[in-house]
Amino acid sequence: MGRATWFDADGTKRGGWTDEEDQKLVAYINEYGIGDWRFLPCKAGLQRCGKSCRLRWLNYLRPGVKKGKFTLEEEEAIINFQSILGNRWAAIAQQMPGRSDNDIKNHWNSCLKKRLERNGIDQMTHQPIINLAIKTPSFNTDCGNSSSSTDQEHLVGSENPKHYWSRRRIWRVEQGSWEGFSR
DNA sequence: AAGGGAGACAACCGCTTCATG
DNA sequence: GCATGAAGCGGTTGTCTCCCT
Repeated sequence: MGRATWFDADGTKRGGWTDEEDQKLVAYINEYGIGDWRFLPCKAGLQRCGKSCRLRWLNYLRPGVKKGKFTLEEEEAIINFQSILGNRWAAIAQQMPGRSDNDIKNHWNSCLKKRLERNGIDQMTHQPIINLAIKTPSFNTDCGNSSSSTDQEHLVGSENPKHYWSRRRIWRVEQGSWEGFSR
């Protein structure tokens, strides 16, 4: 699995990691700690960029990272947290020790999202999918008020990047972090 | 047995946040 | 208060494996 290996113009190695590279990274971090990701690759004897090392460590090599299939309980937890937190995978990962945000995000995008859709559940709202055609004035006006204009505005607003960022700030406040507002 | 689709996983890209000068 | 660069994060893509036809 993973990607083919290649080199950037500046000699930085890209693509899949080898066992040897993994061992170098783990050995270095075990001895010196993480410190500055910029200089870590050079000090550890790796031809990688710091960003790549960080990703590899957090998602794969970090102690306690659980690999393998998600249990039913974990899948239910992901769906549950996603309905509350949205696509804030890092926040969801904090609630699920042992799973990386990348792992959770991958599982959601490749499996859970499609499963919800197959079951007729909207993956954004986690509500049964309502045929948007019923919103047209000429069709079935007595089908309840669950698709009111207010709901529509909310949905559109949720997809608006500006609203999304404000939701992120709200989440930080919920986490007890006020830094985002003090600047 | 071959091939195509779906699932799973690893990693990159680009944007935002945050710390620092 | 502003500029800059590193870190963090989410979206997306690439590749492999498995399973079904």
